[in-house]
Amino acid sequence: MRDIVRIGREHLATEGAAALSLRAVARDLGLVSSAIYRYVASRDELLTLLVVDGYDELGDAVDAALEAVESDDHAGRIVAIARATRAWALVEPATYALLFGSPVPGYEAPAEQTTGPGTRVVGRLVEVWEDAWQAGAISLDDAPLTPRRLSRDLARIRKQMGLTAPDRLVARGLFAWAALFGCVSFEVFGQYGADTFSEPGDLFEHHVAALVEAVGLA
Amino acid sequence: MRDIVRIGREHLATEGAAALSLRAVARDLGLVSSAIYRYVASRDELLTLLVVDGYDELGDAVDAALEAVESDDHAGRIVAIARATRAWALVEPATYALLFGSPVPGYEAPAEQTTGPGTRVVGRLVEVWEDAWQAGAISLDDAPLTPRRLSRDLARIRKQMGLTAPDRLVARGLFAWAALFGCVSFEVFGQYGADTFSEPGDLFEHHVAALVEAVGLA
DNA sequence: GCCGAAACGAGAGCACTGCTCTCTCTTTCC
DNA sequence: GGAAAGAGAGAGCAGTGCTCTCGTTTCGGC
Repeated sequence: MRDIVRIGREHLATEGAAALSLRAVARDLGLVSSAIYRYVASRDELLTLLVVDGYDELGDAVDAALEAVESDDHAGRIVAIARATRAWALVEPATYALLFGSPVPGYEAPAEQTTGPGTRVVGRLVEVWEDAWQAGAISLDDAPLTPRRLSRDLARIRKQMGLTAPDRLVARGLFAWAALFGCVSFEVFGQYGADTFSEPGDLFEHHVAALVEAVGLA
Repeated sequence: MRDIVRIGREHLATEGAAALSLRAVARDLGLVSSAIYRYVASRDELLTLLVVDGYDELGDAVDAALEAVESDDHAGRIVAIARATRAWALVEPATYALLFGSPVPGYEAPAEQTTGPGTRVVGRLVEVWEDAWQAGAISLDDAPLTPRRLSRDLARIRKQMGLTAPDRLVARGLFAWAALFGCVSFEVFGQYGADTFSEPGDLFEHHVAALVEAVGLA
């Protein structure tokens, strides 16, 4: 069972998500193709296992990185989250692509199993913003955003997560979240071009600074 | 030939990139599977055709949106580019995924055919920043960025594109570029969750404002 | 007008995929 | 000791990309 996930991850890394083949996994395990169905109901279920596994590994990486940062160093925590995300994505590009790239055709991740681990990173980010807001370290105003329906949606999020951060900070937080994964995706998916940067990490550091700025953390 | 691309795009939209099947395209054209190889050398070549087609369509959409904006309205031009990108991505999510999502396993887009159309959008963005810089509308300093190798890489980009914008603006421009596609990808790929926002466009408008801010356009 | 060449399409076939079914063998448990 | 459960094997179905050979149609030069 754990062997299946392990071999599955190897194949994911070498072949990619859409080319992940149950038969090949079975072969690597010394099994005939039908025997694999004793343990996993379908290819989609294996994908789900890999998705959950990936989210957990990323979550663990981020959590580990956060332990080295003082909890009142809000900017430092964001930097740590961003760096850990990027580092993990570069080590596991195929799993990253599975989680944050194009959806695999014909596969819909079952929400009940994936939303939990899937929200760990953004949860950590939200924690930082909330702490920073309550510590008075955020230079964003607390005026409600327009239109009203957006403000309502943000209020619902605030209630769900028990936040005191105002509309603008929640919106900027979501922006920073999306922007972070945009930066990582561009690098992992090679949008910058092959040899444009001798050390893409240099650019990423500057991008992280822009992220910190975007949420009003001077 | 153009029929193949047309049917291919339909299949792309309904099935997704990795599930794109030459046989199915041939069937829709009333051909047997082998006959399709008269016109297209392989599945990868069809993908390349679709990639170029997609880049061109996105580029056209962005260009069309820019025509309605005064050329000295720098923020307005960025907003127009961002909105046009998002709008096109929402109309053609499968093609968007092909261009900006996870790479299709086993397929490498041939640079000589795709880099040209693939850089149209970022090219437009760069134009705006350059114009804004030369007009003195950017509130970013012109100090070189650290480390020096990053500054060198940015200088090479500046030279290639004939820019006068300083390090920080080029870096921030690249950040805004990545962030824009991060925001669009999150929406198109459903990372925000299904029914979190009654009108995701509201949030996007706010994100665009953050983009404009990020490049120092007040 | 004829004839060769090129273009076009059909069909069979190979190796691969996900998945289902039945069959056999082994282990476990009572 | 015998029943039940677990595990794997093998055949088979429908689908895929792609290659090969074969027959037909169309078109240009003489």
